[in-house]
Amino acid sequence: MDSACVDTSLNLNVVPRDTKVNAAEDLVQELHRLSSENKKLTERLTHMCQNYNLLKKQLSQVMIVNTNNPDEKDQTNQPRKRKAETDACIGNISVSGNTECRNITDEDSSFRRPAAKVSRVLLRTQASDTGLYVRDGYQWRKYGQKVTRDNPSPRAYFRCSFAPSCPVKKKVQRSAEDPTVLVATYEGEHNHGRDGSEIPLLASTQRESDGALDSGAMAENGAKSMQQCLVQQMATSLTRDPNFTAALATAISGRILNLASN
DNA sequence: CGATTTTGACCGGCGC
DNA sequence: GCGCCGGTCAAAATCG
Repeated sequence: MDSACVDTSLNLNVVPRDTKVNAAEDLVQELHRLSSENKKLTERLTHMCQNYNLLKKQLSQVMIVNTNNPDEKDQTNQPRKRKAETDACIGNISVSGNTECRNITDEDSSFRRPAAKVSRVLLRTQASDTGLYVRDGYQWRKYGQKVTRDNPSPRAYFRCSFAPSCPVKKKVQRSAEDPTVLVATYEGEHNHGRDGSEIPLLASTQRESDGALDSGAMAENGAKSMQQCLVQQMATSLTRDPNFTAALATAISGRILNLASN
């Protein structure tokens, strides 16, 4: 990340004390300048947040694909791989650089089934959570569960029950490598909207790892202002470099406080 | 009592 | 052709 693109120095000593006539005007100009820089910083933070989340998604995707890739497993224990499954893995790899890192399609493959959009979503859960339920805003009806060969945890099969004619199916299974990660595979596309009664996907379970706001973190930063705490957590989500994190948080929160006090 | 989940049986594709 | 295995069915159990 190029943190040097934005000047974070305050430079508040530009108002000459012996020219009171221009003092107010200069203060207004300075305020405008700070507002402009603050806006730039906000935009930059937003952009970096997007890039960070994108990279994180792609990394998770590659890890799961490697887990499922038969070539990287002990072939003596798993000599057979069904054709459709093998093709699916190849498909995943071929799109691992996709900017969305989901909506992995198999439309070009020669499956016996009609072409259907396939997407895979990873979901981190708490270690104590052993369920196979992913809240994604749709209503699902479970119609089967099976223990597969390559994974000790069972795979659950769901159909969309919100609309009777909806062809979408969902498979949910815990990752063999990391049981705290749920892998949800969606097949097909919904022909209706969400009912809106449930929390959007990943909203609750990924919050911790993303460094989003929570009451515990707020309490830990009791000596800081609300702005500092907010910015600190935003910066922490962008980089693991503590020096850059602290510098960025201090610079931005200082500007916010200056603007507020002016 | 209707909706949903559970779970064993069954089906069909695929590899040998 | 046979056996393995993932996906689906459907009856029983459970839930609200």
